[in-house]
Amino acid sequence: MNNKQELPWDNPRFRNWVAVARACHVLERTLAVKLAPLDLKPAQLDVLMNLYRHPGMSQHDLARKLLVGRSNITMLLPQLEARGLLRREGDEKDKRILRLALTEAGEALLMQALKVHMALIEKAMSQSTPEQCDMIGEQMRKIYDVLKEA
Amino acid sequence: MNNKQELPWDNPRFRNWVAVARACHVLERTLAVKLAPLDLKPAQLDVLMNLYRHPGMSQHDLARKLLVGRSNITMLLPQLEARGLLRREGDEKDKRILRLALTEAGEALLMQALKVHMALIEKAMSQSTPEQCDMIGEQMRKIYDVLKEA
DNA sequence: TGTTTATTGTTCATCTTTGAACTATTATGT
DNA sequence: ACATAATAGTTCAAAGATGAACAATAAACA
Repeated sequence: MNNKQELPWDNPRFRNWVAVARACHVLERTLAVKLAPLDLKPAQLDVLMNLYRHPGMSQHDLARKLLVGRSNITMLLPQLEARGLLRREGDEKDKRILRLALTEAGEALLMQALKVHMALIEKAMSQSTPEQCDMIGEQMRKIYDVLKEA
Repeated sequence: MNNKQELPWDNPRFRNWVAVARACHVLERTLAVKLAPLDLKPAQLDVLMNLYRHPGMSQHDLARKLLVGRSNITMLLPQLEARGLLRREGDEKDKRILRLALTEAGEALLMQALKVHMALIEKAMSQSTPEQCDMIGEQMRKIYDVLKEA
């Protein structure tokens, strides 16, 4: 029997997902290069972005948002804290929890980094019409929802 | 002045790309978990897939395909070679080049891994119509083309 | 031919990420 | 109240990825 017909590469869903993964990979790499002048890595930018949007969040919450382990956060934060980009304050009621927030310097650096990030995403997504762009986002959010509980 | 209006999160392109990145991330993590029983990691699966489709390719070519450095390939291959999953043979004409190819065992393991990978992608992409799926792939290939020369 | 430049793959030091084990603290259940 | 579970964060060792420097080989060119 010829099983070539069932190879994934003949499957549109497979081929198209591979394209998604490749686009993600190359954008991430490019972002790393463009952020280098700010002495910031993509993972660190993710931290700053989340703290900006959700000030007072705990390390545990941050880890879940970023889809990484808690120990990763533990290793990541001291660098940023030492640079004066964020604060860690113990929660009053629950002494286990550290509440995180950006400093002014952190916010300022974030704004610079967002310009870089935004420019890159503009360059990438400007290839699509607004309708296509929204549809892509919609489908990706569905994928995230389906997989995060798997 | 209120610069909140210019925040990236208000920009559809930004929000939608973030969704793409998150979907990619969670699918990659899920794949790693599902591949664990085969003692295979996503990066190793990528190697096997590329060697299956392009037997005889060099390490340099493989690195470019995978968007990683050559040294990464050097670190990755010995594990797979030791497991008898692939062969490395010096090129006759150009003694710098090592030609790579899967063994039968490598091909067999790849087929098992592809079932896992395929099932996961099916689960993710089955949320979209074939037209949506193709459009997503098309846009992502455009993004890749634009960024890889940046 | 002989010299210079490019390319392939490796080595190595460094940085990141990960998961398991651990401490401290809080929640749960009897 | 007390013992047990669960949770937040840390530590640490192991694995992965990266890029610069290097050796061997090939290509370009005078």
